[in-house]
Amino acid sequence: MDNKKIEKISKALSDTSRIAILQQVKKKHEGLYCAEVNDLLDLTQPSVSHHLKQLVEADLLIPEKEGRNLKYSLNQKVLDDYIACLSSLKG
Amino acid sequence: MDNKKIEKISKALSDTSRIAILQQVKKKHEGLYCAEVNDLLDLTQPSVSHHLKQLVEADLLIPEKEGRNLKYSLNQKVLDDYIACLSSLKG
DNA sequence: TTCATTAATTCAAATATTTAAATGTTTCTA
DNA sequence: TAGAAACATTTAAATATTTGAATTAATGAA
Repeated sequence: MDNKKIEKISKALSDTSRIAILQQVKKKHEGLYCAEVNDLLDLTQPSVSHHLKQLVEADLLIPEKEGRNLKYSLNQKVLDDYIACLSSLKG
Repeated sequence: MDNKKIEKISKALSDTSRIAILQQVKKKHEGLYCAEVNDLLDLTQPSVSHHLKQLVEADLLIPEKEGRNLKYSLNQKVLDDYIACLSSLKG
């Protein structure tokens, strides 16, 4: 994982709304729907869409189409890789 | 560690210059001086100062005065706490 | 096919970040 | 004390991000 990628993931994580989204994704480990984020957090629909996009583009969330719904789940591997990079910063 | 703190640390990590600074800090585990950052990375002095400030304000770096120099070292505990928070996002 | 639902996109406004040039502060040394 | 060195701060310009309103696109159901 290069520095550009670390930057991208960090940027995706640098917003309390997106952190909250990830926490909700954890709770519902079958996968979280876009509309659920809308209900659970106090955000408008376009704003939710924008945040989800950032998380997907950072590869932290995996989108999956289910009819007209979209189910998001955590990309554990990418999170693990990111954590490994941060760990390697330690002495 | 609350979401605001996670946001702050993530933001500090969301810049390739700052990631590079942390990587240099790791290499020189006795502590890195401001002027060294200036030499190692292609940044102007005020820019280095700005980036270091962000890292210090996120508690990732610990500044230590040494005469007219400033020595920076990694705050391992904060990095560990941050990593623990990210790990807890996993199922 | 038509309507309703889900979610993405576009646009604009407000805000935040990055960067360098100029300047200021602190501390060491002669 | 005067000058130099190391670093911080201020300011301004360019750029990026966040957010919501309005709109569009895609899918499912009647």
